[in-house]
Amino acid sequence: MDNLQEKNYRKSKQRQKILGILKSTKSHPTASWIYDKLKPGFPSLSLGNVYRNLSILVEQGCIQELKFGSTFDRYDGNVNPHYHFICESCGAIKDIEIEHNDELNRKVEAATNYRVKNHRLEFFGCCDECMN
Amino acid sequence: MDNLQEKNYRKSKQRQKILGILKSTKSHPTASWIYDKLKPGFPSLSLGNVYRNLSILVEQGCIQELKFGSTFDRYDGNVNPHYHFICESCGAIKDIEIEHNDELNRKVEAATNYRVKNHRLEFFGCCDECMN
DNA sequence: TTGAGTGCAAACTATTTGCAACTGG
DNA sequence: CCAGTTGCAAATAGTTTGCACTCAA
Repeated sequence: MDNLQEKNYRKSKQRQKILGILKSTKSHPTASWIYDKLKPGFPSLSLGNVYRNLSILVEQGCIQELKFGSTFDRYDGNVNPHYHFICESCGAIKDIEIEHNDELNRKVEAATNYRVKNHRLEFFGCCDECMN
Repeated sequence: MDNLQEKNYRKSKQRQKILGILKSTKSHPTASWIYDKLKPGFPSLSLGNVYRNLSILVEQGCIQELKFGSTFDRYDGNVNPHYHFICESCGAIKDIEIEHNDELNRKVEAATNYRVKNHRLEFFGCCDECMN
């Protein structure tokens, strides 16, 4: 997961602009939204490079990626609300046996003016089989 | 999001097998894992059809899809742990201002034998702008 | 000078779709 | 019969990568 040798990053206009736009918005943009925003003032910018820089920024800990643990969609035969644990080492997804807390939805409704229908809670870490 | 006219679903061997395998496993399979499992005993099966049936099963409420709200990866300039709300109507992702509860990680560790490093909590519903 | 960064296009991965044939009710 | 379902292959969508050129330190 971690690289052994540190990368010696430089400063690039592209990466700085991408970071800038991410730090200045409270939206949670996609790569191509960022590309579309920057392209007019930076016509040589390429989408592939936006992706490249986003992953460097994630690696540097400057930004966060909001994706599910796996690149594949996963399906669950259990339709009861329940929580999941995702092992960052082997990728396994396991059900978690703690009670589903519906009050959380009300709590968020109280803190916002959104209508909250449900929630999803995922834990990340290392499963028993990968531990050592 | 919802179709106006109900679909009149039939019973198909393919769909029943897919549902059967999902109900019988506690893993959280991908489409192609299901395909690989069924293919030997069902050589005419096609991957595209597995996808088709999975989405029908989700529509029928028989199974659950474990994907992030959007098909795009999203990036967040805020690296502090915080929770998100996803509007199912317009797709907006908003930060939620309730305190991050680190105790949850301990709670899950107590209930399992996994090492829990962090968690992600997402709420789904309808945002103020889409409400009416 | 040199290795990190870039644009471009091609490659790749996961998923969806058009179509003609098939099938269950 | 007829609409739902199928396999197949082609199309799509998002992301990654190889390459030769460029630029920052």
